[in-house]
Amino acid sequence: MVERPVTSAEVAARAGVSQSAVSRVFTPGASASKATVDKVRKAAAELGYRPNVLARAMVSGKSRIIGLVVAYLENHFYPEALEKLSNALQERGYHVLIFMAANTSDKIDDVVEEILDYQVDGIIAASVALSSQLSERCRAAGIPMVLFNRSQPGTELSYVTSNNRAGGRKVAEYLLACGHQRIGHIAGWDGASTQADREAGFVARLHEAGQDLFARAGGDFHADKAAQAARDMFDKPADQRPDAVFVANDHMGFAVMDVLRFELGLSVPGDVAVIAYDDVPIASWPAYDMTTVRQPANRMVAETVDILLAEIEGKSDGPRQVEIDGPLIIRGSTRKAEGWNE
Amino acid sequence: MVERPVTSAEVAARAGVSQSAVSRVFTPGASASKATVDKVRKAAAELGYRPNVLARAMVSGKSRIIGLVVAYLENHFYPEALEKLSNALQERGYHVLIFMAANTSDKIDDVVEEILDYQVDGIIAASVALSSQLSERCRAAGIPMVLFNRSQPGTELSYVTSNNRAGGRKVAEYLLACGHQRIGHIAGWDGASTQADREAGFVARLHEAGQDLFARAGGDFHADKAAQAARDMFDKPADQRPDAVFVANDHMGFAVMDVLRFELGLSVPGDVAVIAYDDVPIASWPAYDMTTVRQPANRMVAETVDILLAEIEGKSDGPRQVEIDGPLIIRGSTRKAEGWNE
DNA sequence: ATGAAAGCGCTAACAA
DNA sequence: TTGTTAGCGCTTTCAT
Repeated sequence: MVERPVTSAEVAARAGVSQSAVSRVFTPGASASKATVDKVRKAAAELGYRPNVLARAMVSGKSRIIGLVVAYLENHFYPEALEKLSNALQERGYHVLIFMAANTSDKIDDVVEEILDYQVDGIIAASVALSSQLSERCRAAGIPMVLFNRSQPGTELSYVTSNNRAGGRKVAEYLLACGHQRIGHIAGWDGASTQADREAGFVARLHEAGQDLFARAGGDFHADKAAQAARDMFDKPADQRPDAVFVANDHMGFAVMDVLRFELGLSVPGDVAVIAYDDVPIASWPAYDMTTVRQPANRMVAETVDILLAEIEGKSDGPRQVEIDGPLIIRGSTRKAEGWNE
Repeated sequence: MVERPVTSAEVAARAGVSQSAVSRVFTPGASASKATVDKVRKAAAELGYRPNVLARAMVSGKSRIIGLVVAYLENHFYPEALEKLSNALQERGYHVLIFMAANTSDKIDDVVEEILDYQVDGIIAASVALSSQLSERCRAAGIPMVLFNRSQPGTELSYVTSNNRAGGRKVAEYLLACGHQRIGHIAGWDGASTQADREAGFVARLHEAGQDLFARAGGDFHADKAAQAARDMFDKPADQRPDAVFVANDHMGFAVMDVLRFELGLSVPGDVAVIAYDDVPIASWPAYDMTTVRQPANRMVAETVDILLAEIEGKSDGPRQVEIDGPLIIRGSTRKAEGWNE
């Protein structure tokens, strides 16, 4: 036997009050006498009544649903972020409707249209690029949006990232302090702001020291492509390959270390030092023990949620763009730098 | 300037038809003349109209939202499954509303109540245990539910798992074929059906060979606890520790291998062979190269979605319980078995 | 503080 | 095939 959900009208009948009284009892800001509250709560409990979120959303215009766009979960930074985001939003009475989207602009646009169909209260776009029409459409629709782990130059969008430029600088700083002379870079996807910023900071610092990139290859943020890039860059005589490499994220970094050690038989950090970016949990596992720049996921998530909910609740005074500094975590995949102190 | 969403009434006015005509044009099964369809589509396109999913859900009773309960994403099997589930559902016009829930029965119950508030069309519960009241409540509410990667003995719930008992047997079979004499087990969470089944199959096969577990410790499916279990089990003279260990999942398996190799200085598989369960991508990385039983995520996801949507669309004839066989993937963390052929 | 009444945007009978 | 009508379950004026 399948039973219909209990409605507020049924609760009202049993409690001997009007249906609007029931609504008030279940609406945080509303006023009702203690007597009414008691009667209604009792009747509701007896009947197992729970307000229908969708009906509430229809009339109030607030669905308490946040649309989350995410490209892929293979890079372990994202599951971690997703878990934290979801928990943080849950604590504040929201829930996450997930949309997987290949990171191509037309796909993303389609997906955001779909999100809008659900009357979400806000959107978090994790590591995807949006067309300017799209962000305009969301703005016009009055749906707040925050970019997570991507900035969008030249727009008024709110975003939260780590300070990727500073992070890139730290990497260069450390490799220089270690005395490296032939420094390579395995890049992520060139369309990503994170890539551009990390590399810009990295190269700028090298230039300040009178060095230039010794080698560069693209890994597209994919492990397989990064592995191939590592083969191309390192399957050479010692003096023709880098003695240190900055890989644009940990996910690629692991693949690169695997190629260096297990395919090419190179020693890390003996023959080549490796630094990556993110500090996902695996980076600290002894099998990799990889030096990396930490992206402070907890703080990034907290900021993202704060900004989004402030905008949703009308407590915001315009877009906020936050870049959070993360430390360089020095581990065994790099040599010790003389006199280095952090 | 924030503009209100376009309604079907506005489209109707512009197209010179009734509001229900607009509705019909956007409702797959409904009938409308070509002329009407054209007029409506044109007007809709000009206005940028898109149906309000929530309003549709209210009256039709179908939200096209699937509630997904998941305990944690740290074990890389889950992000992978989540990504595939979400993609598969998206392709069929559904979306996933995510609920993180600590795997304690009261937490889960609360969370499922919340899910019900959203009038979801169905629920997928990944690796969590449900109270029988709860599953009864969902059944009574007419909300189909499928358990993913957990079975629930003694209930009528649909579920999809790998064949964990057979998997456990395969592990024992292989370790016996390798000639191991002191076989240990690092278990997951004893409340999990997967744990119980894997261990049952494993131990049964050992018994058939006249062996018993040489050692057993609990890791609770957590990496840290598994690492501690490994220390307790292996920090001993050679003849007092296992020469092979079956770890209940990959996530713990990596931690165990790290302890064995990097803390205790043991050789894998020289001193001790390691087999785990899941075959997440990392298991094939050369830094671990871990023998493991594959859980066929693609097929598990496909089955889960098929079962759930069949129940939602009323094409189901009762609960279905599917256990999918997965192969033992032999890698370098175990010795070669004499004359073994798969 | 409370009830009556008016919708939110849509689908699904029901007539025509 | 089409328009008219009646809600889905709720929040929110507006009176009282």
